[in-house]
Amino acid sequence: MTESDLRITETFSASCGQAERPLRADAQRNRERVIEAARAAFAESDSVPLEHIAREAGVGIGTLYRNFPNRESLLEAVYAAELISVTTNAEDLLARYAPEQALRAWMARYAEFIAAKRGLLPALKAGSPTGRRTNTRERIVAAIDTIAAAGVSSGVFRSDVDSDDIATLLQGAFFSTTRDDGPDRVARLLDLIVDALLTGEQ
Amino acid sequence: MTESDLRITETFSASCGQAERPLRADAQRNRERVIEAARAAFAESDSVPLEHIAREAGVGIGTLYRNFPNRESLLEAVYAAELISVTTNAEDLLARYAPEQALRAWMARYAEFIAAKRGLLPALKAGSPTGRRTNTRERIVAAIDTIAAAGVSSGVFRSDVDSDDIATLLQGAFFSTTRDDGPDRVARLLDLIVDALLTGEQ
DNA sequence: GAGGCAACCGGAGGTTCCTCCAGTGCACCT
DNA sequence: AGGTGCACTGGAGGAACCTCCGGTTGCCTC
Repeated sequence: MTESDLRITETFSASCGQAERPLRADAQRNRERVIEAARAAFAESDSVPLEHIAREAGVGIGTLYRNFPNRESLLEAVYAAELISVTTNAEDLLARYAPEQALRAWMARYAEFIAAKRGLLPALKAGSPTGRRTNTRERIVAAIDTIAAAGVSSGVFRSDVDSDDIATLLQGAFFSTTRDDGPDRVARLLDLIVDALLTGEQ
Repeated sequence: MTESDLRITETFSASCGQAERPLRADAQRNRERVIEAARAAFAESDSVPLEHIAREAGVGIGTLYRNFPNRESLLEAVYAAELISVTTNAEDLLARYAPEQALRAWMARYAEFIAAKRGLLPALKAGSPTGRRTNTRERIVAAIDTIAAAGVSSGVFRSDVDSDDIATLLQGAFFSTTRDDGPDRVARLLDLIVDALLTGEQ
């Protein structure tokens, strides 16, 4: 997790923006420095002053804020690679499990990730404006949608539920839960959400 | 809503704390001034600087913070009366409706209130330390529990769901929803939550 | 009343956030 | 190579948060 992660990030943000002109060389360099400094700093605590990160990166605070308009978008950039890997394994799970179990597994994995990185939560909220398009929200909804669709066509999931609503409910469960709430608490909430989707037939 | 509301607040916070010694006369006066100034200020916007409220109340910022350790607890104090009335009508609803409909109605009412006062949300989070015990959280859980219990014994609700979890899921739905998300969005989420509680039988 | 002791007051000051804009230097053209 | 425009820089500074503690004052006792 250093070289390769950055490359993934690069590729991704390059591939999804709509022809955004590339950053100037120095700007790109600064941006990466900030991300790297942030990665190191966030490893200690999620609440490091942004000024500290800027200083550590050898960059003015203004530069940091131009690249990452708020703390969340910086966090999102730092964990982009992990976020992508979490949101990408929906097909894998579907290949191995039945839809219901796949959804549970996916949610559990996501929950585990969020539990470790609670600071990311606000960035994943619907409609939160992040810096350069890293539309994590959309990817999450897409992942859920993949699994949900499979469940619908196999008859275990209701067909009248929007994946976006599931994502929202899911994140809500994280939001209204504290670090010291214990994973079993979250697990119960996730189970409730899945229960809401089941048709009851079969 | 002025005189009588305040009296309710008073009575309540006096009746639920465990023999907390009464405030000194001047302190009590200051506390009320702050609440009154806050009520006026919050009517304009939820994000008024607390310093402004303190000044308006003719009180030092230190005094404000001693009484209300954070913005949320001040908000909670200001809306205590409304909060109580929302959390109190569970029995009324049960008297008029079947448990399922009562729960839906209760949730809808609560949602409506929260929609108007989104700033209150953090104060209602489980385990958020408020100033002088105004245990709104517990009251909400109790209200849900009342309705849920009725539903369980009439067989429409599952018996293996904790009311506290329902409350958490409910607030999560508010948390991960934005002001401009439209009430239908929230309504769908609430329906999902209720769906999760139904036994499916009859 | 007077005296004493908490309880309570207030605001100065340290932190962090975030904006704004005069200046700098990269990239592109001739 | 030299010139020009504009993308990008950086930090000063205003706003808000919250803490901390020397000073004040209500309340109880004698």
